Amino acid sequence: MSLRLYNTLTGTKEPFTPLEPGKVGMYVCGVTVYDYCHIGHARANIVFDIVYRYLKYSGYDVTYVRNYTDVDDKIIQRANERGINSTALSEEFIRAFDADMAALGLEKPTIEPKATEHIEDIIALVQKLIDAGKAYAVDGDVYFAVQSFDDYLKLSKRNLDDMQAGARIAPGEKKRNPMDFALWKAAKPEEPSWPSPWGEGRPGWHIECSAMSTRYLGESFDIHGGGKDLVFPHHENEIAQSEAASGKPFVKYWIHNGFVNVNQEKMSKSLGNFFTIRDILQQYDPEVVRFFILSAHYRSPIDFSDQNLKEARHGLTRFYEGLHAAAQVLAQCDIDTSVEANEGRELKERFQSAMDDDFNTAQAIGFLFDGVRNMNRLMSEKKFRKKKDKVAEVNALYHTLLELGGVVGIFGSEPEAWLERQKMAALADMDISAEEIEEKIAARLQARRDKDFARSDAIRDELEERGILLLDSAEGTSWKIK
RNA sequence: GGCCCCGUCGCCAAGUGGUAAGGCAGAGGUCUGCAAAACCUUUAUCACCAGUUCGAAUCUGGUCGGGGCCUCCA
Repeated sequence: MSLRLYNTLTGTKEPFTPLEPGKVGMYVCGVTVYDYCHIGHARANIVFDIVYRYLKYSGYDVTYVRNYTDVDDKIIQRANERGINSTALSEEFIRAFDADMAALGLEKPTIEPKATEHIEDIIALVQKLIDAGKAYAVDGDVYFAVQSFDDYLKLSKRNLDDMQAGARIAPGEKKRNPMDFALWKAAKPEEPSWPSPWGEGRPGWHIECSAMSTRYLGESFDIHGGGKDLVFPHHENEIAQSEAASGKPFVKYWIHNGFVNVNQEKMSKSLGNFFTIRDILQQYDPEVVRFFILSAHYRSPIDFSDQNLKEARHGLTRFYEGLHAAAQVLAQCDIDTSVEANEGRELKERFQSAMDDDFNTAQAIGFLFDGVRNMNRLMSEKKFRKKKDKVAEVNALYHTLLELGGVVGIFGSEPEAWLERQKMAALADMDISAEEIEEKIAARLQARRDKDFARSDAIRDELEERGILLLDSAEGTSWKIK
């Protein structure tokens, strides 16, 4: 089966056929850099990171472009509030964004252009639209005339008459139609600006994405993504600008990710339920955050809550414990690679069929859970190490799990180190130290040697009350957080 | 008001015409000096109503409930 994806433009799942066989051009709207990124940005970027990884895994040569919007009303306003220039502000938050994305384990896009470095492209595009009669200049502003573009609102499936009925022209704007939108804004005093045929000014919000995507991917390309909230007006306006200028279809597949809610409510600053990526990573491992996001389909809303994150951590722990056990056992076995192993191959096929179905990561993760259970089941069989065929299956499952996890950006850590890190992080919030636990373990070991099981159990019970579980094994006693 | 989405086991979450994946939590069991992990067994007819169909969680209509976009927003 080959990849199918849900296209916002047509409202259906479609087979994915790139414009040029074997190659994919993908543009994703990045962030406006005036503040730290929140969990919603994390989701959007992780979703498209997975799309990028999976397309590459499927054999496509992918050009992934994700922009920085570094000139904008909010940036100017924030810079003024802080008394610094807007370039300094945007550079600060570009660095912060890069650090956050790196911390979340995202791959770097092929190209990460900035709006301010493409002013010439933007001006050329605006001029082209004016020349074509699709846009008009008024006192240094330039507006796109929506009525000149018949397909306007085809993405968001709205009706222009209805929209106009409720639309208002803001004071200071000189639009012919309330729905017209700015391509170029005349500079106000103290604002960053560039010379243009219409006077000093700066680009409107939407035009930069049309200019930059065309610059790097051409006038028509395969995939354009972003959050659901960008469908209107941002992406609608991009289509209008680009198609009015080129006369060609702009984008073949539009992909939009769903929102993040916090404790069932929409996340917003006014509700005070706003979490930055930095806040979250203080508390949760980056892979846990990714695993959590993977656990739901990318178009569904997802509820960010402490309980859900803890469940995600539980789930990931199950994988890492299984991978750890398998690595240890396999290291002590003779692995006969000539023995045919079907489990790994079947797991891979199932995983791919889920991902091919509009990136159904929730289903794919379910299959990975099946894989780890099969692996554990085989390992728990009696005399497992002497059964060549079973060892070969476990070996295949182990490597397949690592490979497939890599496709969605999980299982990238060394299991023992990962488990240890989770343990120590949790211990930091408890009123017991690793040293104290080790002392108790030593005391219990002596009691066990003396066959004083009452005392041994008393130590176990005491630690358990304090949240520590002791684990006995042939190699000795270790511990974990209850 | 316009457009759109959702309502599946205690919780999270797949499934879009053939009779309900998976995870967490729960119960019982195997293993263990005791425990943990692991493994096995076990827990749903899909908000409600009416239709279409041999057959529907899945299609149509309606009701109730929740959410989003329509101004900046991932």
